[in-house]
Amino acid sequence: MKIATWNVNSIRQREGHVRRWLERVQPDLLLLQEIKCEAHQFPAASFAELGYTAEVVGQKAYNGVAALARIPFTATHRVLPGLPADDAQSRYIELTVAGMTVIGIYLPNGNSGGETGYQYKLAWMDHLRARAAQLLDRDENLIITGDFNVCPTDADLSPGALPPTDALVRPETRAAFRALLWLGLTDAVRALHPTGPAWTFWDYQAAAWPRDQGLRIDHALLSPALAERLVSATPDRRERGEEQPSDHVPVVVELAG
DNA sequence: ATGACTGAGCATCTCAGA
Repeated sequence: MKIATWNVNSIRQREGHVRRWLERVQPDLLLLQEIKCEAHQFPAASFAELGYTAEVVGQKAYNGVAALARIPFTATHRVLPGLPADDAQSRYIELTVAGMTVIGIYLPNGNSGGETGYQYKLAWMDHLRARAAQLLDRDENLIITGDFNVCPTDADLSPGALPPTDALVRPETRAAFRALLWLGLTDAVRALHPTGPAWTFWDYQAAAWPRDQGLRIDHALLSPALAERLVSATPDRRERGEEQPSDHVPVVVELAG
């Protein structure tokens, strides 16, 4: 079972990239973030040609998440439980697939909108923790994956890449991420690569890619039974070197069985 | 060496991203 996450920074700009990547990597399930379009603009037919069914939670211009799967699945939630049902930001998708609950997220960045914007990020993280706790209490197999917009530790950003006041590294942000982990979730990439860089994002600016100045902000968190099945978890750096790439690369998690 | 990104949208600039 191969499950991946990828912030594509516009699916309309990256349709070809995603198609080529699906053919090369052959994941069973791919969660997408920042599709930056409404559902009717999502190139679902293009991915159907490759055997993937799409579920899209879109909006105009910003945000937007989706799932592509070549195995049967059901979308159960399109808004993070705890937020108003009419919340304007499309950042959450929850699926039932292969005996698992899979949550795909595009967690708010938190650097725009001043203190209000940052508080929205923290509230979002608190609702996510509550949802995860609820599912774990039911003993469900759970994976939460996506763009968390969190560098969990200082090992997860290149030195000087962000000021300590940045919403991706602020102490409250990291505390909220740890609260998620303390529910009993396993950070898949760090479980297998405990030290050293494992960047998933390189800024378009300041030659971040050629200098390999990145961040680790795209994650996959596994419930205990799924962590027992963990085989590999790796950012696919190769994608950042393609023409007109996203600023994020896919993270691929392989589970036994 | 005095450099400088990308995408969307009621667009030739602004907002957001991280």
